[in-house]
Amino acid sequence: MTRVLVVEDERALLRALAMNLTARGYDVTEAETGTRALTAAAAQEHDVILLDLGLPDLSGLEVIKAVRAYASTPIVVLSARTATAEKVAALDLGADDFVTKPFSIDELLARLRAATRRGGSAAETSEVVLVGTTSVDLAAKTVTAADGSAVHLTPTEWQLLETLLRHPSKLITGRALLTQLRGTPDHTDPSYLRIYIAQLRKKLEPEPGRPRHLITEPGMGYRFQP
Amino acid sequence: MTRVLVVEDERALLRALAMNLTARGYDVTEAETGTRALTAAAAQEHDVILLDLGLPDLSGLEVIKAVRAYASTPIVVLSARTATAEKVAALDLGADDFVTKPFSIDELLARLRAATRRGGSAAETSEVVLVGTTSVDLAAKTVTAADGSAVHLTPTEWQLLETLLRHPSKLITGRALLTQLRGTPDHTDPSYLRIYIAQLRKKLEPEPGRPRHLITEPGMGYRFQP
DNA sequence: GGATTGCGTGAGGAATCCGTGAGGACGCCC
DNA sequence: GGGCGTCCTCACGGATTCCTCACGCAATCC
Repeated sequence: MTRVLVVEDERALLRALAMNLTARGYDVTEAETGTRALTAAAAQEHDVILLDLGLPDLSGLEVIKAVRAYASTPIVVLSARTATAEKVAALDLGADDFVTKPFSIDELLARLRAATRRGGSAAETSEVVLVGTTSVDLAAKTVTAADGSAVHLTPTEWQLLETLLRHPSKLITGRALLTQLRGTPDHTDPSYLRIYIAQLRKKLEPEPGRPRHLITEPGMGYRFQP
Repeated sequence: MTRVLVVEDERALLRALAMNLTARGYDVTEAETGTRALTAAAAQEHDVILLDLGLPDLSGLEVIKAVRAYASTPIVVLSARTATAEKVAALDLGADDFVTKPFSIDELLARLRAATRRGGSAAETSEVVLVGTTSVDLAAKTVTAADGSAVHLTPTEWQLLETLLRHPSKLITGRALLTQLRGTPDHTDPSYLRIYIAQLRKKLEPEPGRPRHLITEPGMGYRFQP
């Protein structure tokens, strides 16, 4: 069940939103002020936050900034204003989408769905990926082997493994992996990449010599096979 | 929020585009040269790239090729030229759409929306094409046979199959395929091409001796029949 | 009907790419 | 300063892929 935090000072609209979302199967938390929104956001992890910009105590922009300081929860902003400056500011601070009043409930639901889909649905969907018998938690950054022992990965290994695991069974060019690792598209030495692939295989594959999940496509790149 | 990378050497036009797109809720990254475009593209993942073909340092086509080497970001090309040859070259290199100057801002926005919608907002995009009973995913670079088993293709086979599949039921000259494979228009040995067509038929067609989808037009070239 | 042209298939050497080991450079903690 | 962990480069054996050559066959042209 998707948990949504609704922040709206206008009481009638808040109740209407809560009822609609609850009826649609959402787990709704209500907040009437900015401070209550922050305490609610801190108390429980949500999958998406629906935030009205016009709040009595705090500016909606401040709420966005405060939430973004410790979480990457998707935020859908709700505003009556049409000023693009505010819209841009909200989006720049890390908001994910923008709905202008008046809005249809269908449009709002669509945007909520889009936001949760994009956001990966917090930790609830458990970003645990199974690589054979070892489990990888992308959110917690932990790897546990089949016998329960912890496996240690270096930062570079993590970055490499994460990009591979986030695109299951999709081929990723060696060049793409290198640019992701280094930030620059130049210096494309493939030998550098091979070593870290080898490291990952040593730590994750049952038979590093005969990989079954971290597969290399000769001349093309690498692929994670679930 | 849609992230768009705008590549345009004419400064006034670049600013005008950036302002318009920002006002529309896009997250805009600006680049005035081809090299800056490549570094910007490598630094951050974008949902769509708006690219002017007339750049001072690099050819726009080179930018397309460089980006396509490691990412499948949708590319909308912007050009003052009406030459269809350049248009075809850009689209063959992996551009998604083409807007000719002068253009209306509304048309440009519509095409950007279309490109991002098609691209699935930088998320997984599976471009699945059915070749008889086997399915080909051009984005993931995977081929699965009718019985679900995976089929392995070499880089050259992929490049050949991709150009054929991207122009369904359209005849492509052997010469065009060869130049696409090798990069140079010289050395057009047709026997070299036949081998890879044969390989593809072996791996994709139910009866390689009697091809039904990878059809040869004697004296002209090849054609993919869906 | 004969000759020519173009296509399909097989085999094999050359070139490229990948896996692996060893080892130095750098930053960090004790 | 010493030890440790990580990053990054280089070199070499092995596997995969590329590309050429040669030959049989079908269709077309004269």
